[in-house]
Amino acid sequence: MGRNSSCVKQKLRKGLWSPDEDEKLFNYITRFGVGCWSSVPKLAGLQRCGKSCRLRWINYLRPDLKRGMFSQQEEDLIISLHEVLGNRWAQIAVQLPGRTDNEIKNFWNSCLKKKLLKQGIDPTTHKPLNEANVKEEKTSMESPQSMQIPFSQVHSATISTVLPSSQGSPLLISDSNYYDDGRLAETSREIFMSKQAILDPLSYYDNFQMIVEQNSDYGLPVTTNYQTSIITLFDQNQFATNSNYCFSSMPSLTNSDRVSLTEFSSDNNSGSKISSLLMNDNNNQVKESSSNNSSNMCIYTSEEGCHQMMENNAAGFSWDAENKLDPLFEFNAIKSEDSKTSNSWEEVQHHLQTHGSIDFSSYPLTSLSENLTGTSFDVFQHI
DNA sequence: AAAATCATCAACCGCCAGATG
DNA sequence: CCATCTGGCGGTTGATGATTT
Repeated sequence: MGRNSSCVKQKLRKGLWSPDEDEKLFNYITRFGVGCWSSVPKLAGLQRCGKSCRLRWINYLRPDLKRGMFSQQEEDLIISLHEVLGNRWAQIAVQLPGRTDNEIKNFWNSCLKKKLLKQGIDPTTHKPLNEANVKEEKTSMESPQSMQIPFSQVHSATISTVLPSSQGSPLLISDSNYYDDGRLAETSREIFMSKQAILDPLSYYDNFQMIVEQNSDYGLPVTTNYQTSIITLFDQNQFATNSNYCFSSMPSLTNSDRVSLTEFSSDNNSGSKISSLLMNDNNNQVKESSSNNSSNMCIYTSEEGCHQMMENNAAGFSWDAENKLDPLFEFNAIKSEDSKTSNSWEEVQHHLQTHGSIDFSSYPLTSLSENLTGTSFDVFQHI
């Protein structure tokens, strides 16, 4: 039949998104929310196909995206999840709030694969290369790769993986969840494979700790090094998705005279709360800090924190020489984890406890387009 | 300094499944 | 049932910047 992409059919724009397009899409979605993607381009005034808009929003513009380097904990989790799920990037991404399937996929293909190979581990089977080669030859034609779930290593290492269940409680897969031959117990597999599994990082974390404690009480093998990794990770994810974080969301403000700092929180995965702190100054530090790839989401919740953020060169949208919009939001906590000046999670949590959030819905949004290339690019401008 | 190579990642492509008429 | 539309997914490509030769 020869399928033409919708973009080709309608002579729509393709390729990289311009700041103007980003602005239009961002404005539209923040005002009207995500609905029917096919109608978004028309309504938002974009010469793109709906698919392209969807992808752009999901992979780039969504305000809850983490950006920056993957932490060691995230890396470990991706590897362990990939071992169980294979290339089901979307399902892996569910376990890493703030990360997109595309991002994880790229990270896997560009880094993790090579890392495993260097360690002599087959990235497909997660088995030592020699063993994997022999077995792969035997079984390669027997079943689709996506259905091949390597268990031997999981089994022998007694690694437990936290899995979301449809009831909202995490399911801990430990040795007890496997049959003797290493296959997953059917219930566990069903739940794990279910697309309905929805992660609530907060309850996830709480429940995870509970289960870990229970398993410890019962003398069950809990986890190896993944335990701390996962706990830490959920700690971070909880931070990233459930609390009140101040993030900056503006371009580098080339002639900046105003910086809008936004406090964002999500409330039980439903409504978002965003408050804005307007810093009406001539803060050239922001400009200087955002020379390249430096658009970060700031994690501080207080004005003091915001100042600190400035001092840490951690904030700001960035526009490069070609006036290209750098990633709108970047989760600074991850990117700057090696920074001595970055706050610890505990400190940040303390900030969160001492500074309330303001209901986002009470703040009208103004157009992003008022002055895109220069001053006062306030994503959420508090009028 | 220039060319070649490598690494990264945003975006596209094509397939699939579910919804709808 | 069938055709069409739509959203979601994984694989792949190509542009770009960084690094090496």
